[in-house]
Amino acid sequence: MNSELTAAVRRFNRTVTQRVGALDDEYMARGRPLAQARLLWEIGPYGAEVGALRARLGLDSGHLSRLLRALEGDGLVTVRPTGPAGGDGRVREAVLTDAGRAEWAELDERSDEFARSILEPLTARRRERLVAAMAEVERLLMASMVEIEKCPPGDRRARACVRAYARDVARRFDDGFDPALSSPVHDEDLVPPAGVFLLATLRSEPVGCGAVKLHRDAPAEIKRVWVADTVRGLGVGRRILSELERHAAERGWRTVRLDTNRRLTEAIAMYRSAGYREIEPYNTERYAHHWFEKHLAP
Amino acid sequence: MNSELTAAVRRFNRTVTQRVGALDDEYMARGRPLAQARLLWEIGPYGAEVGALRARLGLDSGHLSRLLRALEGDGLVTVRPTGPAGGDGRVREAVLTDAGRAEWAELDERSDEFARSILEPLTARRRERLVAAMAEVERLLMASMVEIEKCPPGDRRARACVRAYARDVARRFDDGFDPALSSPVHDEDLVPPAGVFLLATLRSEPVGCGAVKLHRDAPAEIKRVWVADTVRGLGVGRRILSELERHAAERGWRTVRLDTNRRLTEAIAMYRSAGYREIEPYNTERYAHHWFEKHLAP
DNA sequence: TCGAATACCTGACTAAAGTCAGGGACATGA
DNA sequence: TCATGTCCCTGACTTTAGTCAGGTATTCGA
Repeated sequence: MNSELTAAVRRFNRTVTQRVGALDDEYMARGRPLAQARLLWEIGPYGAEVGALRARLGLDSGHLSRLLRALEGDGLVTVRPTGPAGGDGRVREAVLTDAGRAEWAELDERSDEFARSILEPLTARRRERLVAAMAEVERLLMASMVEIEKCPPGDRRARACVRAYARDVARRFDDGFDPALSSPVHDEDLVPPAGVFLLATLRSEPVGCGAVKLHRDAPAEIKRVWVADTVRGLGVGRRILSELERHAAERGWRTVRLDTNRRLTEAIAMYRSAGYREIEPYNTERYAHHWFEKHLAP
Repeated sequence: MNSELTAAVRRFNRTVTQRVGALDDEYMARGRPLAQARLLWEIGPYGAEVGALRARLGLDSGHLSRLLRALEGDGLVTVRPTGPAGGDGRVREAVLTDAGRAEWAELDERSDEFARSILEPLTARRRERLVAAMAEVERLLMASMVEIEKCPPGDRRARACVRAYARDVARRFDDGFDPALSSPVHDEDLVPPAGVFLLATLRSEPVGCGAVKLHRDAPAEIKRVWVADTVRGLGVGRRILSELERHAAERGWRTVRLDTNRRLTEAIAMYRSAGYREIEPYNTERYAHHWFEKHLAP
């Protein structure tokens, strides 16, 4: 990789952590231990499950527990079992009290004030330019935070993606989408060695998926490539696709193919630009209008 | 201020502190206390004075001293009086040992690796875009970090600015610049109530200056507006100028004027766009070709 | 030359962060 | 229904960070 690029990133990191990182903490703290302030902020006005907080803040279970006790002691937070009905009785939920909500609002205000303090010394034009550049950085940084990894297709987050995929295409296809009419995909075909299911996550939230079926004595078949709106246009689909191809190639397949609906125009464009070429139908999928194929380098 | 702008800044802060802030620390630490790692990094391959380190890292004198002892104990650093000859005998300097330099190189390598890990998931085009946007953010953030404050003209940093100013104009004027031939400016004219000297600093390093003399029974006179190359084009000159005008206006002056050299074209453009209009010569300054005046709102 | 100021240091703290071993309540699947 | 695992908790730590009051050597200015 070009060392000028990495040097630019390093300069950015340095300036930004100085300006944004350090000061942000100060604005947050308000005479309270920083960890407590962060926790209070993270609980937010609608509350949050203790486990989720642990994951988001990356805290040790004991440490988090003690922080919650401290906030409870200050009357800012109450911790209670999640919804009396139904839910898992082990899981607990932290909710802000009225005082806690007031404190949270104060933090919110300070966060705004901090943002203003960054913009304030600039002229209106420079403000616009800064905000535009920040949005660009944020968006691309987000793209680079997306992680793609193998995942069992039965996983909760995998299921959520597949459901989102079905909802999406149902909305977009001319004649809706009834999974029962489409050729079925079975979980067992998407676990090695029969296939692979990939999950794309952003801060461990699912934001995309894709799968490949490694048919015996036939080209590998790519299925269910889906990307959430929030990260569309950031190259995540392309990355999933090339990961799937890599898996197929590593396991010895020399060709992959896939079918798709005429309404999925960006997907079709992506397949073409990724080196796929259109072929004759190789199946009778109810919702397919185009069939593509790509040869893989060994 | 527009709340859309502040909201964008807040989103940026959040994403960036998550991605850059937190991970940067991890990459730095290498199983060592973070403060030690940062200090080691800040000392750098050429060493640094203890006082400078204290200022840059914002550490308590006791704390820093202990951190230095710890690094010394690990054989990474030696602390010694600055240059045997001449220098201030109280000042000490921290220098990396061979082991320390090796460790520093390791941190440098990790910093690079971290930068690569940000760019790596992106396509070449997105990398270019990210780096360009980062450079823009960095530059404008830098602009917003510049602080402008009153400063005695005898201050070390003020002197440094005035020297830099003289060097600059000597290089740019057609016939060089000999301070002895220019109308002199005395320190005592630049301290209240006779006048004001302003210093612009970036991370407490001087990056610009400007002064105003409040002549009795005559318009106030602006002198020595200078901005370092590193922050030119960021609106610092304009900010200094309007601060100087504010000071004059607050003390009751209704007019400011100034003279300038024909070679300082950006400065002339700035004066015009800031509302100055050209007038007849009001002095016999050896190096002046243009004279400007501006009326101040009370 | 002598007092005040400066640069760095040590000792003696407190506060906060982080770690680890277990324990009780609940959930789950054989 | 019973072993096993999960979720959150407490207790008992260690490690870092950060503060404050002196103390020593040196420099600077009256």
